[in-house]
Amino acid sequence: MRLTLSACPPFSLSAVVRSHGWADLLPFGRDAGTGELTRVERLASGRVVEMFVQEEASGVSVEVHDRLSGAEHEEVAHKVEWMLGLSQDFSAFYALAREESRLAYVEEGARGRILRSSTLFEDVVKTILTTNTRWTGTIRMVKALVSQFGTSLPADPTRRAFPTPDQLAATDERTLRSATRLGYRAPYMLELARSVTASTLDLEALKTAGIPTTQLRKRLLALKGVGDYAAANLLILLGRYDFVPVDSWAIKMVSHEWHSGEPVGRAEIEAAFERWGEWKGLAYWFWDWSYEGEE
DNA sequence: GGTAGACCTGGACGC
DNA sequence: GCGTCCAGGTCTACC
Repeated sequence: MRLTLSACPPFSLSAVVRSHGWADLLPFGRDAGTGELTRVERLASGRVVEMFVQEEASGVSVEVHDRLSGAEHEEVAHKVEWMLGLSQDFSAFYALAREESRLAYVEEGARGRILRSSTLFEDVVKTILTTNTRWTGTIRMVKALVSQFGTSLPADPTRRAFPTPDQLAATDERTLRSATRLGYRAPYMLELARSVTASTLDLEALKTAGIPTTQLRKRLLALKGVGDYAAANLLILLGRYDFVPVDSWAIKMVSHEWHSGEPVGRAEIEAAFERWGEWKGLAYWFWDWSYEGEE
């Protein structure tokens, strides 16, 4: 099955893939040579398929090496549209960015879209797994979760989809800790998965919730393991850019960019991007930092 | 509302 | 090979 999807211009698949590290986390994959993005996905029907996404003239093509039903076809299209943010329009952000040399490149490079997972559940799990650990630790923990609990791709059982809330909710903390080395994050994962499974939490509804960003942020902060940084990060994935995800990297960058290396706090980070208003988070995300750190 | 300490893990480092 | 230290956000208890 092959389908083509159009994107709101300007669009660049490689820009979405390079927007952050999500493409390095299973069940995403990529071909360095062709720039193709792949993903093992479990559909609502329970079938597990692999998607091959390639850039086309006005958007992307999606190929699945299976025959799909009409509903499955529609589901694949809907999920790819969400993951790549194909309908997102950044013209207002670009108009502001043209006046700032550190962001002058964003429009020409079609930057702005940030790769998302197909479900907010997966993005919340992955975001929690970025906290209080190094990136290599995040990769390891996500890999362990997928390989231990995800459903196999029939054509290649070594490859698996991201586990569903049901699949994670069915395990216990002891197993989760020993099988995935999530450490203290294990109970957070379990509580999240069990809340979704029990329908006491409708995470996916937050994708389209027409509520103010501050309320959306409160909902995210109510999740165990989601603090200020994780909530701001998730808001950006949801297309809300009113908050800056302040982590140790942001502190280091702002310190060297505007404070001569002197220690700064959350207030200084927020102040540094205050003028970008509703685009604050995106301005931070794509800021062309002159300081690259000691590494 | 602000702050200190605990939470876990893997990697770096010294011996 | 072993022990120690460190980085990385969030939570909880306490003030």
